[in-house]
Amino acid sequence: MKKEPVKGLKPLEGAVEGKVVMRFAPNPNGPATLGSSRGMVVNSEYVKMYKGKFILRFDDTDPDKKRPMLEAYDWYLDDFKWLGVEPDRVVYASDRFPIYYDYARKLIEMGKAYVCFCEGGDFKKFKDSKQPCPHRDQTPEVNLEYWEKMLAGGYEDQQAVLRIKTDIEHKDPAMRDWGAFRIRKMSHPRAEIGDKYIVWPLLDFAGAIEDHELGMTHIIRGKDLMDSEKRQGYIYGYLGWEYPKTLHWGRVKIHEFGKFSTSTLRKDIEAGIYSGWDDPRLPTIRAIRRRGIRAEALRKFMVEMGIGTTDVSISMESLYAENRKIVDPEANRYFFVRDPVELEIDGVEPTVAKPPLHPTDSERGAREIKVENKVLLAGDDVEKMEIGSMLRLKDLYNVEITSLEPLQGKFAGESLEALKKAKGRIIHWAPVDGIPVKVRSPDGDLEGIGECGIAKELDKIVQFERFGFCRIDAVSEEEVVAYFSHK
RNA sequence: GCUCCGGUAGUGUAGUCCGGCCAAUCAUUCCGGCCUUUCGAGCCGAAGACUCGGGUUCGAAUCCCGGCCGGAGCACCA
Repeated sequence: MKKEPVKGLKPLEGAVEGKVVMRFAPNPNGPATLGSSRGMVVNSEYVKMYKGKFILRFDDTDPDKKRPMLEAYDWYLDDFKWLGVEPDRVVYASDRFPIYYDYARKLIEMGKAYVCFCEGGDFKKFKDSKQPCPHRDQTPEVNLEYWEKMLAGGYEDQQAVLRIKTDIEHKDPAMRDWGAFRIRKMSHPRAEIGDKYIVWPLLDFAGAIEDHELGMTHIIRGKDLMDSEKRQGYIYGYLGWEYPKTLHWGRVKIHEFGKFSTSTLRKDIEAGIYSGWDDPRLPTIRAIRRRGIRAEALRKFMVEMGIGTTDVSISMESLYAENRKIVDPEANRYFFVRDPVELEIDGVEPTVAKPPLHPTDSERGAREIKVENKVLLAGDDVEKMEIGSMLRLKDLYNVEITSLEPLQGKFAGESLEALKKAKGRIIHWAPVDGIPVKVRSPDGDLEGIGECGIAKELDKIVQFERFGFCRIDAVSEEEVVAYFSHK
């Protein structure tokens, strides 16, 4: 039996329209990256497809190694808004410790969890040799006592941990009696939480409880969490719950960006190496937003990538191609010359050039650029010139180069045919009284001069002809700052 | 060490569960050509892949076994 090729995301197994509940559960220890956007887009897309509920859950239960960043909570909300996704519910795991503690107590009472005092290495030895550790057989009563003492601060950091009892002889060592809570006498960055807790749930525990509590029907997550289902399955079994349907995807690498870790990035930002989390050199959502990548392009890109457990190594080119399709028809055209060189032209009368704002949409009208007898050319173009070179200043007139230093030329008519005959290039230019433009790009910052009209395009995407698409980020009397999108 | 996944063109994907319609889809990339007062867009054309070896079968990208390669888990990180 053959199926029709499915456009977009494949149907979700067992999904019923109106009943699907899915979540995206980041640790807000840094802003969303292109990698995280996969989860943001795909989960929300499925929910939309099935008219279900979408939950944003902040898994912010580590005050230490992956300590949440206070601003990042809002950044996530903001990025979702940008993506056009309104979560039906936003949950903070750090608000829900009482729930986790209740279930912990319940499991202890059932004899399915115990307080373990082994040092890390010791437990590993027992576990690796399929031996129960000395604490495994404590009675529920004793465990409860220890647990209360843990919560009351009776033990120091690392001294005790609550484990879920699974099967100490399980053939897969990853399944054997895994840790559910640990002690860390640290405050939580959220003011509401602060010093309230010293016993923190670990991912597999908190996640297991939450996914059930929040009524999740389907979970899509990284394949690094593939074992979670089997581990958490013990809890679901003990409590008689049904596990959601799961799907996994592999790692996403991006050619253009090297390896980034949130912690080193943070240091680099603090050290001023990057201007912030939205520095155009970074693979964060905030950065690509600022660069003028459209949410729709990102969504399409992620949806087309789909869900596969294979690790993928993607190129920004595909995302750019997607974005270009959206942005090209909208973007007004302007001249921007990088590393400008002044060209003086003999034999011309002052005039006004009127290049169209858009090459295929004449209704948009034209820019007006006054020209006396001097213009600015891009340094790159000038380097290729020789004396006698024929060239055309786009939407102006032809010039023949008569001197290189200083750069001078003479008027050479307005005929395009003549230019073609002479095999001249058409190049862009800028008026000598143009506005300084700073372009911030993934490859670093560039300086140049652009038409004054650019200043009217704040927050818009424009195309600098023969240069690329940019988002106009800031405009002041003396300067325009543009963020480079792509060619 | 133990345990789990996965491997389709440069890249990403469809097809794999339920073998034949797959001499393998789509997108991007690359290469030609057309068009264009942008090296953008558009149009036309072309190139490019089933990890390897066995097995089952009339027939295998699809099922089975093994190798190779890649990834992941076994943490008081998420």
